[in-house]
Amino acid sequence: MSQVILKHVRDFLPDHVFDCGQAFRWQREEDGSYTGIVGGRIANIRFDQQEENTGEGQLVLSNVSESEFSEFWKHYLDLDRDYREIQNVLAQEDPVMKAAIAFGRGIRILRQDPWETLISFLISQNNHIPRIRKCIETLCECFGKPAGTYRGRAFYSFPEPEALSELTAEDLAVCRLGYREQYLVKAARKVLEDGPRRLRGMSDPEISGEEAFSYITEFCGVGPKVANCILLFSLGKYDRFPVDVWVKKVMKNYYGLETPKEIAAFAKKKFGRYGGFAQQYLFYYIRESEQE
DNA sequence: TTCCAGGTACCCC
DNA sequence: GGGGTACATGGA
Repeated sequence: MSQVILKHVRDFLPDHVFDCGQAFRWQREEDGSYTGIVGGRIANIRFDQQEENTGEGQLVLSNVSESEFSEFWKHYLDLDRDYREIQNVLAQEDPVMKAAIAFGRGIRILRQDPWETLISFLISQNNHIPRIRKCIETLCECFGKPAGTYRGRAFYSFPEPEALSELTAEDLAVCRLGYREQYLVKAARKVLEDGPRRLRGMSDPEISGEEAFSYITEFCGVGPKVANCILLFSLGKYDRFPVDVWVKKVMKNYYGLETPKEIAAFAKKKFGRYGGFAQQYLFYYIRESEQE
């Protein structure tokens, strides 16, 4: 079994990275590692903390070759980014962020595939996280391709636009998507009509967050919240600040902000280009602290 | 049973 | 442009 070991890794805790609501296909193993499939590649990821003070440790990627790591996983896991720097800037003169970061310091924003993120967050609306995961797994089992087995389990790739574009309501009924099922088929058709490169191209740094936002919200079923998640989690627009029920709650409880307008203005002013990271720390903070 | 979830489309004014 | 409401589903 191929394996890649990275020493002296900081700010990477699998529980924080894979269970902070940004990705839905990583499964926690009994040993605390996570197994997932991304772009048809199956990997298991573990972190062994070695230094108490700095939180430094080694990251172990199993079922991953050196070339797969350097060509794919390194980028996906955002390993080149200095999260300590981001934390320092955000925590400055903000006791709330300071607490949130202390709580979720191992968070990283994964660089996910735009198509998969679009579909996943279409499913996420007005839905519970465990159900979102279930819907997505069924979708992959039924319409993705077999990608092999790991630890005795079969894995399936995320279905391509072509596979979803021709499905009927009857085909999709097994996924229990409810009223969201039409959004998936429409999205698949739009991606094919526009050319798949159009969506992917939104990750170009030359394209502003506003421009990408206006394109992504053309998809039926994509409003401001879902659009900002797609921008943040798959298109590299790190200043976006998605506001959902949890973020609303944290902004009201800790900052006294009520309306979406107030929240957006505050996030822009206070968190700026690191808005997306701030949002992830706050989301994880409020959600974990309320899940008794 | 009723409430709720990483909200949005649609309608009304 | 703001303010309601329906929407499928299943877990708590």
